[in-house]
Parts: sequence; structure tokens; C-alpha cells
Amino acid sequence: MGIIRKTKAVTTVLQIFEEKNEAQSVVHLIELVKDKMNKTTVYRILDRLEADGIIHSFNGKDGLKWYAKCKGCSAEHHTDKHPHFQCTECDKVECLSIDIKIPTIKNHKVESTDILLTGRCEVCSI
Amino acid sequence: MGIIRKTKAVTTVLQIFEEKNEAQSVVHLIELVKDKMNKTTVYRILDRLEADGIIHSFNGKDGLKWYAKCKGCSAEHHTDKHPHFQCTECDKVECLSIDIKIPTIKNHKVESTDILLTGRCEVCSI
DNA sequence: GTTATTAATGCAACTGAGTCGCAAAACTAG
DNA sequence: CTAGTTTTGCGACTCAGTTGCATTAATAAC
Repeated sequence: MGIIRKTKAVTTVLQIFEEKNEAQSVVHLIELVKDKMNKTTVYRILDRLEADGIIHSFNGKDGLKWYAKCKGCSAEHHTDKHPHFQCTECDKVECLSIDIKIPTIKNHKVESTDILLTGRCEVCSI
Repeated sequence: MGIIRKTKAVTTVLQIFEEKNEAQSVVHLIELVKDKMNKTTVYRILDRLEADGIIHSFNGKDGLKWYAKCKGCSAEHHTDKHPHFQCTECDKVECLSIDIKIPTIKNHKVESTDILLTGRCEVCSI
């Protein structure tokens, strides 16, 4: 939706998502680019990228906000119903491509589904 | 686990969970008892009650912490795998008793499952 | 009931994520 | 290049949640 300009700051943020190819917490992102831009800018860029369907957000296990690149989402059609997995050891988050069936709940109109699994990731399982 | 004393403050908090019989955000709880006790006390009581398996916690849609009474949970055996539903209109949270199947994920040891559905609740669906 | 022990509380100060307003800088269209 | 609009930096702010420490209240032993 939003008219988004390709500024240096936007490019920098997008590059991180491209290179790392994994979900990033806002806190971590701010740390990564702290010499290049202000934290307010980071928050605002993430807002815009999400509004444009380029990334999606969710809350990690401690309530902090995380973002990840959308695969096959647009501003109109957000298929971000996939669950996330966060490791209790290293805190990393993975987007899972598994599909979890949510039954309909009578008298409730479910608009979004946030699923966060926590446990040991591949690396931390020894 | 924790040696828990039946203080006035603890009784007050527990009474709220009994009477209301629905999930409470910490912020709301603090507001409810602000004439009777300090907010630090509320946080600490909730911690203890959770450690004892009397209540369970989860994060609401905006990352705030919520608590609800456990039904059939103990300190050792926490069956808090049920999903929660939060209304986008009135913000209320319900514990759902539906069972959602989570497939096993290879090379991952899933330890807990947090599912938060958001949408319109019965009352707010008009 | 009194006393000793230990847990629970109050208070004030702090931390850290996220927001806001506004002036300055950077982008885009013409 | 210029005008119009978006984006950024900065500083101050909000608000949930935490911490340390001195004080108070609950429990257990007598």
C-alpha cells in the first residue's frame, strides 16, 4: 500500500533479510545497523515493509517483536499463517512450512492465527 | 514447588481469578488491586502462582503478559497446550478447550506450543 | 501467646522496547 | 534545478516489567 522509497536505509534493512535469510528480532536488527541509522528509523522501515507485504511480524517467546521475509505474500493477501519455532537455547527463530489445521470455533470469527513452538533447534539438540 | 504463603495479597489475586473465571492481563490485574497492593507484588505473586501450577501465562496479541487459571495442571505436569483466543474489539481472552495437532518436526524437540487466535468474539460479532 | 525464622511486601529507582513530534535531509516528479 | 512529499535523526517520552533493600507479615516451634 504505502508509497515506499528506495532509500539507503531501506536497502540496508532489506539486504539483511536477504543475506541472513532468517527471522530477525527488532532488537537484533537495531544492533546490526546502529552505526548506519537511528532505531526509530528501523521501526518505521519495518512498519512500511510489513504494510507492503514484504515482511511479516510476530511475537517471540518473550514478547519481543520479530520480522521475517514473506514468501508469497502481498499487501492484500497475507499468507502468514505458518507457525514459527524459537529455540530456547540460542533464541533463533525459524519459519516452519508445515500446515496446522485450526478447527472453526463456533460464534467466533478467527482472523489470524499465531503459532509459536519453542524447544531445541537442530543445532542446539547436540 | 515454591513455598507459598497464604497472604492477604495472594488471596486477593486468587479471588479475582475465581470470580472472573477468565484470563487477565497483568496490566488489568494491577489496575484492579492498585489500592490494595504494589504492582511489584502482583508480578511476584503471579510468578509464584505460575511456578506452583495454579495459573499459566501466555502473551497476548500485543506482547503483553496474560494469566489464566489452570484446569488440571500441577507444577510438574503442565497441560497448558490449549490455544487462546483474543478479541480484536474488546481485547478479552478466552482459553479454548479444542485440541490442535502439532506434527513433529524433524531434528526439533518441541517443548511448548503457544497458539493465539485473534478475531471477533461472540459478544463483538454483533 | 511469645518468639525466632523466613517469606512476602512496599518503595523507589531502574531497564529496555517501542512511540511521538518536529525540524532537517533525501528522494522523486516535473 | 526546483517544488512537493517522504524519510530520517534526535531527544524526550511512555509504559511494562525488574531489582535491591529495608520493613512487615506469615509460619513453626516452644
